[in-house]
Amino acid sequence: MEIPAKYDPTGTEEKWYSYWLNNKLFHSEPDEREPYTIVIPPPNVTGVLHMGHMLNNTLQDVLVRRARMMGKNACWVPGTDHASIATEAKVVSKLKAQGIDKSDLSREEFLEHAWEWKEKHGGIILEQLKKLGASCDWDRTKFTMDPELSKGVINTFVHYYKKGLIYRGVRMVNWDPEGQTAVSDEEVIRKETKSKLYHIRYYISENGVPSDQYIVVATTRPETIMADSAVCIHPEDLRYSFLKGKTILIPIINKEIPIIEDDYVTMDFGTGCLKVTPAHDINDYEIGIRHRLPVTDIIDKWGKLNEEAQILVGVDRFEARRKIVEMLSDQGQLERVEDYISQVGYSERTNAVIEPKLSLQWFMKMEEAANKALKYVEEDKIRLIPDKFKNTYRHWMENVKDWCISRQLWWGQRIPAWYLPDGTIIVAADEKEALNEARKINPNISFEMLKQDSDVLDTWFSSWLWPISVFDPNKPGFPDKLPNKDLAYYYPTNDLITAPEILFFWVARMIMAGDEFCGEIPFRNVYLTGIVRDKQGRKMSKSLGNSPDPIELMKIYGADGVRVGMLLCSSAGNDILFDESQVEQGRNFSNKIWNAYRLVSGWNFNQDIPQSERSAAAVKWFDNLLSQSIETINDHFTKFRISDALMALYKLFWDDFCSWYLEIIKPGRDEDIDIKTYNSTKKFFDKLLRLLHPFMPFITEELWQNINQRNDNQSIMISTIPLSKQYDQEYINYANLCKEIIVNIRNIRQSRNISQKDSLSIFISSNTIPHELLLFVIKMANIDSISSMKERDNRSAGGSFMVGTIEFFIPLDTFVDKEEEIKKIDVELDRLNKFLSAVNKKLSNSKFVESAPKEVVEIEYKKQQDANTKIEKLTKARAELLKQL
RNA sequence: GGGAGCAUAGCUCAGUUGGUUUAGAGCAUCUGCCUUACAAGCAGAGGGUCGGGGGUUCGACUCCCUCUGCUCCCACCA
Repeated sequence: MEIPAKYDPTGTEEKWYSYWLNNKLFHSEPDEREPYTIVIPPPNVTGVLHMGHMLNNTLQDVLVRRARMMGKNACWVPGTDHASIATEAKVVSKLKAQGIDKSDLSREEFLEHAWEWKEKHGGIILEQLKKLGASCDWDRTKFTMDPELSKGVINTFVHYYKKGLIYRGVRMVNWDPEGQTAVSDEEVIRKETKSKLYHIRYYISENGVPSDQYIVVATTRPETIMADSAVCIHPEDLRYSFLKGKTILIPIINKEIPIIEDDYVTMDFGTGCLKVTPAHDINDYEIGIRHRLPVTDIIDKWGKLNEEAQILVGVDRFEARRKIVEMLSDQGQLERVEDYISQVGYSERTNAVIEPKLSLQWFMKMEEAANKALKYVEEDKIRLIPDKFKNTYRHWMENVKDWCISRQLWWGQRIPAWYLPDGTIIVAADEKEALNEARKINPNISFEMLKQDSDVLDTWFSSWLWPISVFDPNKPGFPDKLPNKDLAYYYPTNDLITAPEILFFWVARMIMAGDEFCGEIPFRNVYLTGIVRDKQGRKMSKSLGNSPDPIELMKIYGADGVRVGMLLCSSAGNDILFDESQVEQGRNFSNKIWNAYRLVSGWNFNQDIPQSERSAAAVKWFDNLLSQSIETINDHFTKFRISDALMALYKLFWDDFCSWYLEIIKPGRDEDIDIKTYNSTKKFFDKLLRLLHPFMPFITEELWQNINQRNDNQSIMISTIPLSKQYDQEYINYANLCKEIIVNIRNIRQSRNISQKDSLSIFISSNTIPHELLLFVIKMANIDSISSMKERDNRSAGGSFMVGTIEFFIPLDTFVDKEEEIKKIDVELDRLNKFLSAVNKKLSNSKFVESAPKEVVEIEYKKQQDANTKIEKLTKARAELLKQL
């Protein structure tokens, strides 16, 4: 049957993926083998696959598939994250589009919509991962809001609360008026934003009435002046010493506030007078505490001014800013306005400008946990790859702040705290237990009197349990409880593949939770991938529209092609500049493999043909080379140099196997191949496919199934990865030498326009090269005879070259331009002489000879000797050419 | 403002405790080929004062200092 000349992944990928699924080849159960475990960084449940996921999950799949083929019990646990704020925002806007406002719904009604949305969109990204070939154990798919996982989150909260590490307090938080929730520091993105610095006159008060004296205060937020509690000057600022002890009036509302002194103020910034607004600025809040200032909160949770503001009540903060500026200007109290660039915080999820806001939140003390989590990394119990991230990690862990874990949302695990009518807080795993606890205080408490906290927990408060809870959701919260069978077997996991952005959000906190509940690290290696950028180095984003759709790419280039394309340009920790031509390269590689198969599968073997000496040598050479390459590849893997491992394989297959080995053993047209070479070749092909399988699962399965008749239930993915044997380095070196000879001859052919079809003869100055390897030269360079240099007629014209110190000569009577030849030799001689004199200089330096290691000096002597030999030979050749002129 | 990192071929990157004849690879480029597996291919070639300067050393892409140019992280001078 005719095999098409181009590999077409359509159909193939679908076929083998369902074959693997049907045979349950991704599924893992604890057994006596060594486990190899990866838990997926759970993508947002409502997310769609982007290029970052592609890279990340391809890497995981390579590692898992390889581990599986190395005989380990490999388990890759997939799942999704409920992503509270992102998902809630999506649901809210979807409802809005339907004309439903979130505030019109009860909590229960809203959650119903949210779950409905989750059921509809939740599986998309996991289905997309299947297209990529991800060998996840889908039977173990988890969701961070699965009932039993949520239970674990609640138990964790109760555990830390009882330990005294979780508390409730009023703090300045980052308020997202759009998302209507507090967000953590890590979820705030600071961006340089053009704003204005308004210089405003504050009149000094004389018994509550403005005097004619004023000072100027600079602010970017004039709309907050009504919340001012003081104006602050530096204690040593002589310009303002006359103000000490006086009071001053807030413009427009004429509220009297004190002048205070604090060295927080920078004298040479702005005017040196700072308005202090404790409710709306974190620094001002701290100054407020130091000076016991009253707190006036004038902005509500919608970002609008409230009654406290006295004026512009109900107006949005930005609108209010414009209006206040107008009013100040009308009253002549606006001195001037400067353009100013400041760092403004935006919500990562909703992109709304973050409002610093005082509110009652739940916090977790982090210091002790951070110290422990730092130690694991410092002591290399957990390896970060690349290890430059250790510094960043340390810096963060040493400066950790308490974690604000409450969110004013509905989508998520509701905080298990109940309030009694008198305000007493009861924290318990569920309502029933809370009631029991409450009745210990007051036996008359009824269900109706308990009011549960309305907030939910930060998403990371559930995902930090992920490596534990996917196996044993009942474990979090109970350090002393014995792990279940799965957890005992799979935990700690081996490798975590994730993005550096969430090193602190997620990785560090998983280490903390792992330590707390399992007394152990959650993973041994953390491989941090780079950010996928476009050709111009811009981060890929939906809004820029510069991110290709991975599914479309896979349709065009095949999943294997896309995988290879991504991996080839991704060294750990470096950003990858994505370019479709890389994927094209991956596709071309698939095609190369396909065609190699086409060639080999078309051969007819013949039992009666003996194996030629040349083919035997080729088999011996490639067998050795294969072992050497496997060793190299293994080494790359231990160092997580995945792209290097792939490149080594790419070259082994394309260059060594296809361009050299197959060409050397290839039978002539209409000729059969001997059975020995045929079988060895199939064995090599088989091994190469197995080595390639973790990178290119689909095409390798397709070909592997065909290269030998396979039984049902067999699959390359559960075959074993080829191992390296002892190999003969010298033999490989001699083969390389022969390749060089061939390249030189081809070069001579090309530069002189000699067709490959015209055979040539060659003279060699050495007989050290194994005879059977020279047979490669005969075939690949179309040589009809090889003779010793001694037999050469010195008057004959031709081309000469050197490989190492061995001299070669090809008689070419008519074609040679002798002057050109002499010129070439002169160039080479010049280079050699310069080189030699550098070596000589080194060797005549007694300090070098004395202090350098013996081997290094010996190398220099060898260089000297070789250079001398070459110069001698070239000089001789030059003289002969001259004679012939 | 603090911290970390990077700078090697046109592009993306290797270069492992300083020494291996001329600093490597892939892609791209150029030249010649429809050679009966593959033009998504074959064969060959060119291309780098290792960002600038200084220092340590017998010897520096590699270690130190400095300058320049980028990147990232942390930090709310109103």
